[in-house]
Amino acid sequence: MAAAQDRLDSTFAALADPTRRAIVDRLARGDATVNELAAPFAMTLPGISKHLKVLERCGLISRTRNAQFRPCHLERAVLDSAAGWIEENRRTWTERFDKLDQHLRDIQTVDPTMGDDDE
Amino acid sequence: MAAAQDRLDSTFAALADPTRRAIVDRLARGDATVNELAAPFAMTLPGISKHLKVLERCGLISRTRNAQFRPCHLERAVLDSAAGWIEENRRTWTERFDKLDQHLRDIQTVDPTMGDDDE
DNA sequence: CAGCTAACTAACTGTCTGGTTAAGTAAGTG
DNA sequence: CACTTACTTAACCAGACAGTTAGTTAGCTG
Repeated sequence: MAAAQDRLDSTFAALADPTRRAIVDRLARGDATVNELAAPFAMTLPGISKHLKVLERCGLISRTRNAQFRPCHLERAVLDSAAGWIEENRRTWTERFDKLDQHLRDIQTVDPTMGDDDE
Repeated sequence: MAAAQDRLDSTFAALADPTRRAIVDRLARGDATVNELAAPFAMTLPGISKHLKVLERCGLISRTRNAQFRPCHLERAVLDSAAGWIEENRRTWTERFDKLDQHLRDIQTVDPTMGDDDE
């Protein structure tokens, strides 16, 4: 449980940086080396290296070794789990709306302690 | 362009915190006041208030005023845009696989500058 | 071998973050 | 009116983070 939480923590945190999202975006189009990934950015290589480490730590990418190159590979599963969390949330939200919309409208102006859910 | 980027930045950053995800989760089940949201957590109220401000700044929640209560409301649209980014990425990834899988296998042992990942 | 390239680690810096306590605002209630 | 409730703002602190430069490791090449 806590592990899954941590994984989500680090995944969303990883995706919170535009440089890292761009890297993920790039890798979705195919594996790439560190230098190739660094090229589009006005940033030193160690900076990119750090970003890659962040992406690697949450499992979003994996790195193999090919001579002195370290090709980076996007791992879709972790991306899926992030999307999955949002999706699940959305499902709850939709269900709630299906079931409670009318009720909420009804009590909205009546109950001063709040609106609806107290359980 | 940059604005959309910033929005994604702050949205993913907001979702990177387990407390904030729990709050979003809770709000998916219905609006709630600050005290109600704070109840499950071993945290002082100002702490929760800060989290709510983070969620509000990226547009994930909105707050109205009902007497001295500030009911929080989840805004689905921003959540959708985060899911949308991932979804788009996934689409690229899938397309790439459809189109390039064969090709990549082909050049894999030929081009030393990149070389995919050897297996 | 020397020397180049790819990439990493180490150490440092300024900034952002998550949490706290203490004090302040706004609205309902005796 | 004073008092309580609901919540916010301010000030502060420890730790994480994005980025840098400088130096290091690993592997290819002449």
